[in-house]
Amino acid sequence: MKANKTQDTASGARVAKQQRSRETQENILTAALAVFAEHGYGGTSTHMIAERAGIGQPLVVYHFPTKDDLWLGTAEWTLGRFLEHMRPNFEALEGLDPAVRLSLIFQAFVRFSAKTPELLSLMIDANRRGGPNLDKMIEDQLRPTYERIRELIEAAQGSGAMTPGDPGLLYYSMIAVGAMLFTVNREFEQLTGLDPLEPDMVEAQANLLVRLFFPGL
Amino acid sequence: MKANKTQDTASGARVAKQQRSRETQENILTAALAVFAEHGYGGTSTHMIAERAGIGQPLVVYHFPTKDDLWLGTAEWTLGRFLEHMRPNFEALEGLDPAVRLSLIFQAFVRFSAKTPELLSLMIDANRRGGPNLDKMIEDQLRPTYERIRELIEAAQGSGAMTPGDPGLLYYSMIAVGAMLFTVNREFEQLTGLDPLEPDMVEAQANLLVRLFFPGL
DNA sequence: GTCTATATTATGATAGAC
DNA sequence: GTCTATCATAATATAGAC
Repeated sequence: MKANKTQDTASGARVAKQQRSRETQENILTAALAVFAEHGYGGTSTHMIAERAGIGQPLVVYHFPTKDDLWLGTAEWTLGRFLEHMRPNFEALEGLDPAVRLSLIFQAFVRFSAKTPELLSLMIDANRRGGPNLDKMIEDQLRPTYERIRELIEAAQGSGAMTPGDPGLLYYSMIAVGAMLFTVNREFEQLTGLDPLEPDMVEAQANLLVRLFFPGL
Repeated sequence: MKANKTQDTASGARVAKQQRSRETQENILTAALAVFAEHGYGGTSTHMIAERAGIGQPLVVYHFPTKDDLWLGTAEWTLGRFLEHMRPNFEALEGLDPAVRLSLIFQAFVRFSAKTPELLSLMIDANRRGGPNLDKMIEDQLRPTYERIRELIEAAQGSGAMTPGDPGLLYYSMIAVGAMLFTVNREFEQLTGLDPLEPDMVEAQANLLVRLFFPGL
């Protein structure tokens, strides 16, 4: 019984510690996403992230041994949340008209990009530097989604609901229209006087994307 | 005469020095553009730029006293070359159909972006950090071009040659389609097996832009 | 205008107490 | 798992010779 109690306590403490660890990791990742997105990989220090997370810098290093681990962890975590957010739009409406499905998927993409412009910042950063991190993210996380969308694009082109041309170019053009506005939002706001993050503007951009790429709908 | 000769020599030496200085500055700016575009402001060191330019690091500081001066100098120099490159497309074809003029302007923009993807990298970098440098570039260099293109967009919308909607959103959507592909070119190449910088691909993207935004042409 | 040498600060990462 | 203290390195910028 005494042994049991000790075991329970030890076990409870372990669970509590693991719980706290998980929370700390999420704090770090949340802070890291903001700082990496604003300053890029090279312009970010583990000290900045620690300060933003409200912890000591060595604790960041404890959870992510190298800066590179931390960057990859942040990027994969963010990409994972993005794919999770998009999943319902893929699963629902199975068997429906490909152009309709695509338009719904990319409207959801516009809304996510307005809420989380940091994702595109990270991906652009990864593209500039290249290297194995980018390749890993592409193969593990991006490719499955890309292939499904490419099939939808080809189907939509087959029925005449989408302009002809290379599906890859169409895919990246939709990504560009759906997301870039929110990563150059300061420029847009200063030039036009409009805030691209306003809900009305986000919907206007989602609407524009649909009219550009699916004029028949 | 002796005085004259001395003056000539001194003057000649001064001119030669100024000439060399101008060349050195261009070397620095060329190197700085490549390094800033690859590593971002924070990830770039004056040492990297000096090494790439084949000179000592203090010489970089001599020509551009602070890193911030160097960044702004590089960005304004690059933007200037971009605007210079675009000018003929504005001046020619005056009085022609606005949709035709816009389509020619943005086809030229696609080609420039493929050749100089660093410009978008710098602008995205500036947008992430914000601050007075960005505002200065916008007011001094971007706004005149934006206002002229906005007028063309409104004219094209008036004649039904362009989809309705906010001209600012249309402008940035065209910028996005015209340029973003070349700043995520590694991702595109790994995912599709196609090189977006190939001349055929560049033309295909220019063609796609026209079909998306000017379906009537 | 360009160099060598260096001052000062900030960086990524480690050691060791609790 | 988290902290304090610290090391080794690399950063921006300056001083002074040529």
